[in-house]
Amino acid sequence: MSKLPVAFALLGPTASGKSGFALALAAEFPVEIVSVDSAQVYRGMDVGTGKPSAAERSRVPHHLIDVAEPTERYSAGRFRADAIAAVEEIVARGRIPLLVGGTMLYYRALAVGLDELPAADPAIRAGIEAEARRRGWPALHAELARADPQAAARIAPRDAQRIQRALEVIRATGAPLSGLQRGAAPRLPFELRGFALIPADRAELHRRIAARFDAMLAAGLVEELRELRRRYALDPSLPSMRAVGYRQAWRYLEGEISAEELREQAIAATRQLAKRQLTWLRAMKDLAPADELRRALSRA
RNA sequence: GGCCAAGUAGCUCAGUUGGUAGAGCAGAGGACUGAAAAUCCUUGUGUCGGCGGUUCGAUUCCGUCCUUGGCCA
Repeated sequence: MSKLPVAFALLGPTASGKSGFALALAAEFPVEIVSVDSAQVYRGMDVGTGKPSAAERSRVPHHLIDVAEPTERYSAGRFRADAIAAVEEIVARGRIPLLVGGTMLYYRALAVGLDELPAADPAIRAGIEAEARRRGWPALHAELARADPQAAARIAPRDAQRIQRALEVIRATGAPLSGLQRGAAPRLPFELRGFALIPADRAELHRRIAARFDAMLAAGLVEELRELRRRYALDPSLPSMRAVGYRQAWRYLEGEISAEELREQAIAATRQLAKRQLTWLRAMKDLAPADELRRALSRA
């Protein structure tokens, strides 16, 4: 049995300083970065997603940034395939892959794998959406309980997104979702070692989040969105436009909220995002502390 | 200086015909299989501005003081 190449991953909540840390590591080790970020994949969304600068990207190769149009719907499935391809390319070049990001579902999709399920189907989703508007999500949840009691038991009656997905899978395949979810086996062509960057002080993280969003506003977040809306046929239900900051800036441009509300709501949404990311991190037991990453790289 | 209004949870406010109070937001914890920066679940004790009075009992009624707005001087 031959020894597999190793890919490292640095995971942390937003504004925790993981990008800076990764860049510092890239100055010491022959590393290429693979972004694990569901918002940085979209082209043109630069200011609000905290993408590395052009200078940083020319200094250290970054992958899976700017790989989709903001009108597209990127997905965990696409990420898994793209990330495996990126890691293999980096390894083939004789360099070390370092995955960096905070989209924990993407990391999980890579580390644990995804079961064989159909991709999203816009037509089916639209149909379910229309039904939900007429009958309400609890009614669709009840329908799901008849078709797939196991899935329904795990999904809350108001969890629109998961009810929709479960019904979508049933309509697309004729089989219940719970039967298709078998807990996926990874079989990655490399070994994945994850490290978690967990801020010691929540209040300090909150301060950094606020300061960072103010910097984004000063850097022209609102203007960036205005320009994106001019160039693309965007609508607020798109995943790209649901991203923190853009969602609130959209409402501001629509005149629904004030500039001050935009700032407050975006900062609060970022804090909530960071909290959810920390919940993932605490639940993922096989991650090592981030301060061990440098030593691990030096032995790689 | 006079008159009026308001002072209740971190914020915005509701309420108690007198028996020590509750919503939204924020915060906290959790879930998470192709939208995940998404979606959802759980979670509300705070000198009810201070001091006095009436009362068995005051956040609620009365007096007074303080603070903040507004109007009048």
